[in-house]
Amino acid sequence: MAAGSRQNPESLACILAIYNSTLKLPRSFYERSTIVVAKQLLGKYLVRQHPKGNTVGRIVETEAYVGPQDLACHAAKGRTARTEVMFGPPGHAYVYFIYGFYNMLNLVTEAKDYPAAVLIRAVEPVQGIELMQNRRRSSALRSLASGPGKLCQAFGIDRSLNGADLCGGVLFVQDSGDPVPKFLAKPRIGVDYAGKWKDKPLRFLVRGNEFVSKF
DNA sequence: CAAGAGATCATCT
DNA sequence: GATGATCTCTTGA
Repeated sequence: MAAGSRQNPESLACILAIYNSTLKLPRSFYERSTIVVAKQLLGKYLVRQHPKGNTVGRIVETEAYVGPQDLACHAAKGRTARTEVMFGPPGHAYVYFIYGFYNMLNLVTEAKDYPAAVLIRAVEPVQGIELMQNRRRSSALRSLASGPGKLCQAFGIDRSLNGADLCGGVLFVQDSGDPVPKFLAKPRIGVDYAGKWKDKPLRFLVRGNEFVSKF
């Protein structure tokens, strides 16, 4: 249990901005090129509303899974029960379970019937830090949500949110009002099986940010 | 610090 | 029956 003192006071201005619903990204944001969406998500706020408290993080790392031709994209294996959500309309969550332990959060992009999504790989904790620490059983800020599995654990995201509408009130992304930060593009992580697709620079990370999964 | 193994299960062959 | 869009811990230099 973290010591009773609050180590990271959350500014009122920040909280007010976060709950201004006019800043919630509309569906049209997601209904675009997956690569554009993956880049534009950097610096924006991922918000998870939960009875135990809300958690908010600034997105600092994403990966684009660009369609059925992308051998690293689950949709390359066709339309199945698992990939169904990716074939649906944009602006919904695609959450899947992997390695027997971890959930991965993706945001569905592009037009309906075109299967593509952005994997959210890391966020910088902004609000609800104590709740994240409890869920993660760890107090180290830098590793609270610096990876797709850790992020889902910190935010309490599991497959019950698969298919959730990002234009609803439970899970969504808010604009920060700031320009997209400077970022790097690198090959995606953990997709060595994907042939010529494995080296494409479809992983985007905020330059110099210490909350990414890998530098 | 880098590398490797183990944990554990939904999904598809 | 195999494998994976991961994480953590252990080992050894």
